[in-house]
Amino acid sequence: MRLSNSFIPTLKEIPNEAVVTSHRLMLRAGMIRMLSAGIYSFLPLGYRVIRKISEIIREEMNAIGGQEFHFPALNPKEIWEQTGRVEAFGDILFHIDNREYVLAPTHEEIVATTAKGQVQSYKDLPQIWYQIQTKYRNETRPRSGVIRGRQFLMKDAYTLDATEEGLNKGYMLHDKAYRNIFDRCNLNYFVVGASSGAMGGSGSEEFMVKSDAGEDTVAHCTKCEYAANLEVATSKIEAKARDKKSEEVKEISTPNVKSIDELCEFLKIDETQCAKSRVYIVDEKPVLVLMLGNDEVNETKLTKELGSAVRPAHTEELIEITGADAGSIGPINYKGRIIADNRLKDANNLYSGANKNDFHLGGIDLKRDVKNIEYFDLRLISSGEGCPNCDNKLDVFTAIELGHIFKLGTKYSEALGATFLDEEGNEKPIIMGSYGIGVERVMACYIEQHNDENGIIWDKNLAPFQVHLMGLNMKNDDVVKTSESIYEKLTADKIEVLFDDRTDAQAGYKFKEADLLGMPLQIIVGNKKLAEGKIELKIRSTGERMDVEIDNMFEKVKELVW
RNA sequence: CGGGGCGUAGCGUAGUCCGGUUAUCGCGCCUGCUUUGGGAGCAGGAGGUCGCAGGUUCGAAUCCUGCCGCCCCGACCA
Repeated sequence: MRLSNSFIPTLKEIPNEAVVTSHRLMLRAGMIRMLSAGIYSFLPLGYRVIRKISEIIREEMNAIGGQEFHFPALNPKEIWEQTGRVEAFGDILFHIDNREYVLAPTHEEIVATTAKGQVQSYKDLPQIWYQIQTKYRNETRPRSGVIRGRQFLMKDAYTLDATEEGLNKGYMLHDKAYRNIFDRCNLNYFVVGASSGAMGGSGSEEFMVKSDAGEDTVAHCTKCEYAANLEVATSKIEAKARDKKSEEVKEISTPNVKSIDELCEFLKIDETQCAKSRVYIVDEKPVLVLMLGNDEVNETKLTKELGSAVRPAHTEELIEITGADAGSIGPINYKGRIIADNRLKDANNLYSGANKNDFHLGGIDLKRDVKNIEYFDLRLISSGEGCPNCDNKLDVFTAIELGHIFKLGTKYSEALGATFLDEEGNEKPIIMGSYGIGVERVMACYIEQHNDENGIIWDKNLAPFQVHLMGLNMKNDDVVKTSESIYEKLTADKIEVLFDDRTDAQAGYKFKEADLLGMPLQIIVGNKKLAEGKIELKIRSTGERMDVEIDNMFEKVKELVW
């Protein structure tokens, strides 16, 4: 493709609406333009990358027996009502306002509907169906460019099986295919496993990429592959040891002491001698939650243990419930349910609030003084703590979810009547799995991971073009003749070449733009080196340059490109 | 949906507090000449309902009211 008549509108300056690296670079490299919040046009250069990624996905999906479909994005609302998902999605679901249709945010319903009546016997199973299609979600807050949009391309796949074993097999095939896909896209990713996922169902894995632009916070051990959403992550951390001798409870005047740090400072004690109190409201009743020292409450874990939604008590409620304000609450003389983090199990000689402003109690023995206390893992872990599975340390960071594989079960097939007859002639709901990949996210994550101050650094698998050919001075006949012949020969050899044949661009401009667009190999034809019979090659990723004889060039290019 | 910020030419911006000639500058764009190894130089030029709608005023980019859009933080996220 010739730059002289291509639509690749690059930008020298960064548009101020873009803050994350991939978004800035996609805009600057002329790959995308925003139409509205969370809605982007893909321009030719960007769409070539989307096609490269899609092709890798197709190859790997076909390799596990997937069949490509194209399901409608416009769906009758009635189908979505049958599975209760009009309500479940709520405002996220786009509704059409002049007909009873919705725009599909995912396709479980349509897959089940398609299978209904067509898949009749266990002999028709298993099936792997997939598509690469635009999904619509009315996100309340689109962000980070293409990473969270209101419409986006998703590869969604569905397995249809007669048995649990079949489902497990299909699930494992997808796990393997996804690893192949992300490996081929040269992404540095990790997998958050089933046991630690926050999703329901019988099993799921999330494929994640570490990124500041991420929306999930995860704990990850680089040594042993332990990875978990922070909401459910655990770590190896010592509980408070019980002292041999329990002291008597004593009241201490602590004027203006509110935080654990202030208490430790005031009493010259360590934070591990303190029990921090938080009051939550669960089913309209207060629950006192005790944490060791400055440990934070993990509200997801708390919700899970208590079985229903929790919220911190309001400031006004605290006084009413405990008789004290936030800095002076504690377990002694507290009327109501008391639970504590495992780190506090049977601890004694603790300091905590006295339920009386400006007073704390020392010498608290949870075993002796707090009857009916219950212990759970309620702690929010933090970076640097020990991995629960090995001796390494955990790293806590934000990440982007690239893909998700999920054992669905029979929820949708039951709701929509997608059944089959088994070997005994019994009618059974088809067992389903669903598997998604965010195509634009693959692109954005790749760019997040492969760039420098000059621009994008494409790997050959995803690069829009393999070669960026530059004729430096296109008013010089030798340069024109040589670069044109290189362009023709490489194109004839099926190498994808972006040819900067512009007559009006300066050398420096062409170099800057080539680095910004980031093709793996640059071929530079300039009259100075041409006079010595040489062409310059530059490898974008390393910056390495080499001068080669024109005659040897094609061989060298092929070596570098393949 | 709560909090904050922003909206002036394709992009980046000055001016807004404290109303007053023809709305500033850089990049980009067009024409001509010169230039051609790291986003060129000179000369000339085009391009704006100052987000939209009302209002105040002799006069509004500037003040007031309402709305819209975009970004960030939070909530939410099958």
